[in-house]
Amino acid sequence: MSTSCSISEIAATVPAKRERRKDARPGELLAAALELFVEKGFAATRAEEVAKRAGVSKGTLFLYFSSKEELFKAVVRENISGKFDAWNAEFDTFEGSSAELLRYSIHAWWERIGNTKAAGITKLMMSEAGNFPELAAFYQHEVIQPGNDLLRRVLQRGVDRGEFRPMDLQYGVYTVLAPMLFLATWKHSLGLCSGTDNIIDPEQYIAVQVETLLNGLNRRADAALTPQGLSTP
Amino acid sequence: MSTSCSISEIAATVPAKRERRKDARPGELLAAALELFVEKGFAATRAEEVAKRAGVSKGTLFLYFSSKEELFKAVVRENISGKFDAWNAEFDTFEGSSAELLRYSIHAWWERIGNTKAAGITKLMMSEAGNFPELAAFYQHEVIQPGNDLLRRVLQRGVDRGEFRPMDLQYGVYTVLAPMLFLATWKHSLGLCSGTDNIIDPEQYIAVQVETLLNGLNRRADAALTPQGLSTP
Amino acid sequence: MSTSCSISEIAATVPAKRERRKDARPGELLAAALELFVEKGFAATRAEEVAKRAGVSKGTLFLYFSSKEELFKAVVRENISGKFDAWNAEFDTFEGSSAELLRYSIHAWWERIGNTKAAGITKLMMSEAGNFPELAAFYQHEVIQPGNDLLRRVLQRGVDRGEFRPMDLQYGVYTVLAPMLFLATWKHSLGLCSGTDNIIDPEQYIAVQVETLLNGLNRRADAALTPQGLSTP
Amino acid sequence: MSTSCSISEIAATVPAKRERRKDARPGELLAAALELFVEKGFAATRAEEVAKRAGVSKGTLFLYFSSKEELFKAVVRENISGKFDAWNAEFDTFEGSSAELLRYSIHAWWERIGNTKAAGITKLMMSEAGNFPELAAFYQHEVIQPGNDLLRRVLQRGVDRGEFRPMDLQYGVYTVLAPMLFLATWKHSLGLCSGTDNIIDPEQYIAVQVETLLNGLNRRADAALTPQGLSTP
DNA sequence: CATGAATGAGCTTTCATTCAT
DNA sequence: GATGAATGAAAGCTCATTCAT
Repeated sequence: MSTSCSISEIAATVPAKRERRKDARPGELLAAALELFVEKGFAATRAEEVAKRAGVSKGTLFLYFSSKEELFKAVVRENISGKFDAWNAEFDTFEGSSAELLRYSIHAWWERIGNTKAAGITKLMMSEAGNFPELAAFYQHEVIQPGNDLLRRVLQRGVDRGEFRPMDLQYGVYTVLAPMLFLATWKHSLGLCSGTDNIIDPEQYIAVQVETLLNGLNRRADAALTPQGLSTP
Repeated sequence: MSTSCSISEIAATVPAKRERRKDARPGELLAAALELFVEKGFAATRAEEVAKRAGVSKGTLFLYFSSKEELFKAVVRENISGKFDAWNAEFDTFEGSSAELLRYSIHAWWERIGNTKAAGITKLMMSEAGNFPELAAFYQHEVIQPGNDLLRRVLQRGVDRGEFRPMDLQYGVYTVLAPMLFLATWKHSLGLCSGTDNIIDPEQYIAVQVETLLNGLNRRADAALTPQGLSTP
Repeated sequence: MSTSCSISEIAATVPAKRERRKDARPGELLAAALELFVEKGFAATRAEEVAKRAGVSKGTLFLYFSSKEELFKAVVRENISGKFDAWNAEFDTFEGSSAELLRYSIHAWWERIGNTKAAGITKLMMSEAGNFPELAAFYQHEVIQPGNDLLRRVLQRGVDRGEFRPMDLQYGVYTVLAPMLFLATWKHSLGLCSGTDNIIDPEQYIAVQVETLLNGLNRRADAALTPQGLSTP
Repeated sequence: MSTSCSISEIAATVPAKRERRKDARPGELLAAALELFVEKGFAATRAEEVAKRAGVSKGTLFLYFSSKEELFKAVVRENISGKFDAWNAEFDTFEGSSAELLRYSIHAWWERIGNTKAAGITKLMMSEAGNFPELAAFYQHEVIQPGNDLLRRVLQRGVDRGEFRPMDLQYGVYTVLAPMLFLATWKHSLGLCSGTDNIIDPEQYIAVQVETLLNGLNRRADAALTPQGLSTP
């Protein structure tokens, strides 16, 4: 950019402070809301505090989000459901083995969700779903279902290609989900109160779970992981 | 009892109505409180509703429990911490192999906690610990710590007897805990919203986890379950 | 009493414990109530605590006094209004000078009321009269008015006998009352919070006030105490 | 102001309605609170009623004062403790005799406190100090102590200048305080219930007390007012 | 657009009084 | 008579949401 730009040029190029902030508002609010929802839960988070942390007034929050529930939904969309499209695309173009795909999927979850504040949303939904049915339905529809479907497709791919043994897919999904969601939940709750000596190392924890999982899913494993739900007749 | 009991016998046996209710009150209140805490969480449970469900008035609740927090603590003692003594005793007199002891412990947890409303308490603490520090400290002290200690002793027993491989005990404890707590959490939260076709069968789920676990813990397993934290140097 | 009294004699003479206690009940309750009313005020005194301090149950209190207000009235009658008859009698038979009568009256008040817990009732009425109109009316009728009348008669006697100068009697009454009631009030309120070095010595305080008063009332005093209200026309 | 003021002038002069109310709120609330505290006492005054009398809702009150106790403290600061600075300044620059200073002090108290609603605060503290220890401590620190100190300095000035006889200062302070506080207390309590014929005229009452006091304090008085505490050895 | 003053339903806890035993 | 379990109105305080400015 030339050094001799006129005032009007500046005005055109660098948006006026107010305008720039205006565009940034929703993002700042979403970031503040994510933090606070994760810290305190949905019910215990006060709208005013979200606003304050985003550097705006209480009224402004309701200018962008018509209610606390809508704010929460926006947080979920921004941080979780928005990512499913990319994941689906990655799945469609993935070229390695299904075991690699599963490993990749889990690590992607960890990096993009589990290891970020977004994991707190999962914990939060687990605890408050009961009190906010509309939120629960929304989450079920926007997150649980797509996540389920994605994992299903991963497993189905393995089965179709003869890499995984035939299985009850739903059971398989939960078997993958369980250790991940436990990790996300624990990290954001009682894990915080535990002593310093008994801290989970998530990377190792995940590594173990993945290998155990694959050991159970792989076609020829004399696997320990063989309940009726997963085994072939 | 003989069919020819005199009136005085009846009087002795069937307590006056008021008397009977008085004795039953705390139990009725604890039962109602357990249900509601599990359904709605601590903060969202209203004292008045607990009272109503127990069939008494608001004031009566505070006759027996000096505050909502004390009520909650009583619920925890009644349903969880009260059971550790029995478990410790069972542990001390258990005569089978350590694998059997672990299996037994986990199934006992499932039957006495995991498969009852008490499991909801675990979920609840996971979500609300942050907002009620005193409750969190209480739970840590009354439940987490004793549970940890008990599991540690089980694992230590196996290691001492040469049945389990040497391991980082704390990591081992979490490895046992994870699938159980996930189960308890899921059942009482998003599990409720899931469709009817993708229901977890807890018995099978547990069976799988236990065997996987033992596979990982056993001395000679070429175990998949071998992170640094658990392996021998 | 003879040492060989039969059991039935005992029963007749020494009332059975239950019966004796029954007769003593109201007195024990009144004593407990006086203490607590003085300590905490009327509104802040809980019926249950009165009962407990009297060693009976809450229900029993309401057996003897139909409400907290009635209890309070009984306390007032027992400790204050009940004494006016004796005072009136003493006044009627008093043979000394009117100055001596006034001195005697004030010291009698101090010994029988001011220096006892009953003084707390005065303080209490000063504070809570506004909130309990019925109590205020009762107190006005049972205590203020008779006290006023009594003092009036004392002053009138002095005037009639030419010992005191002619005066506005009502103003004279207040002039006598003021330092006494201040003392009673202070002792039971902020006097309690003051440091140890600035304690009022009631005897001295009273002595000063009485002499000042008489100085002002006496016929020939070139008294400082000469407002219009008290002076002769 | 000219009669031809433009619209913008009006806008500048008459603040927006909302704005004006906002600035006025604390004052309106303090005024309403003072009235009600004086009428009913601290405990019996309901926050909602204060709000209603100030023309706002319950919530608004707590927007300005974080609790009922803080509201009360603010009332005390506004109406009493806030005046000590001015009094101390007046004392420092006073040029007349100490007798005049004392007269002036007492009349100033009467005009600025005793004859206003603020006098009710004194009565209120006398009655409720025991039930609200934190308030009592606050009042002791913010009012009693400074008041004591101020009076002490007045008396000390008289003694130092040889105008007053040597005396026990603390006793002297109480001797000045007593009739004033009685007046304040009586006016706001039983004085309200008394018949119309026996009303105290405060001005006269004060005049008498002041002269009696000076009579007792003055160096050469053959004073009636001579207890040990006040007399010279 | 942005603000923040205002609202009022809602929640925990207290306590005088009743009444079945 | 005596008991104490039960009641329920009332009071302090919070917070999502609105709306005048």
